[in-house]
Amino acid sequence: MYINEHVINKMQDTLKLAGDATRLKILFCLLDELDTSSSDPHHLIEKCVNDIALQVGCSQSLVSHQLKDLKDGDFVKARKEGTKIYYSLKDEHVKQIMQITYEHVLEGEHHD
Amino acid sequence: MYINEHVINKMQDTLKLAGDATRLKILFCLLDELDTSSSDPHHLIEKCVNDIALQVGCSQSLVSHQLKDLKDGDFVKARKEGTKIYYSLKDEHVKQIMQITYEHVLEGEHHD
DNA sequence: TGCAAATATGAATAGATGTTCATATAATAT
DNA sequence: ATATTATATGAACATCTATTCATATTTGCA
Repeated sequence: MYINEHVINKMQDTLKLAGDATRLKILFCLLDELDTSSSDPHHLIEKCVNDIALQVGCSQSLVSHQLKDLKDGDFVKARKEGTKIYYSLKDEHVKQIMQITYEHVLEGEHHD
Repeated sequence: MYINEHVINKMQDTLKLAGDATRLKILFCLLDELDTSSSDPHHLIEKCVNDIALQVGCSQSLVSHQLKDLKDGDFVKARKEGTKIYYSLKDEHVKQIMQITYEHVLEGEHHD
């Protein structure tokens, strides 16, 4: 790892992006963890804005705002189809960050 | 991963904690990456508050504040010795989160 | 006891961030 | 064209957060 100010700032942006409950819910909503219909570990879950809003339980506007940020931060990608826009997780890094953070949180629970 | 509101909030706290430039600098400062004196991959780097403040380039007060948060979030641990208090990274999760975030940032650079 | 060194703490503040609301844009169908 | 559906956007606001400053606490030592 070669660390300079620029890299630090980018890492700050990335982690700050992940560090929000609403955005985490959106990301989990796009995670394929619970999808048993496919045995492909890289199976892609795509959901449109309204469906995400419904599942996450917050307004369309908020989800749209957050998806924009998540897209700018390379956490999700978008695919347009008619009037709908389908979002999905962009790469494995996102899943890995969620996974490790989850483990860290679980471990913390044991010592409370 | 079993996700509920409580876990989401804990993950938010954890990632928010990591998502700050000053705290990242402190964590990198405690990372043993550059230490070639030991071949043990789990070699522990310990530094006291003042040394961290000097290396990171910010005030003692700020570093102390941030170290408290990092300690509460299980990112670092502390060991008292005389008047000094030596801090070090707490576990592998922290390093992993930093590593993956770093990779994510690097990958993003390629597409700019 | 008094002094110095190291660290912690609390209050204050400027700036960042999440959310809402109203509205705009884009695509489709009638 | 008009209406409808889906999504995006900008402004406004309340809340949160990082940092600074001044001060307190703790430990070791003369």
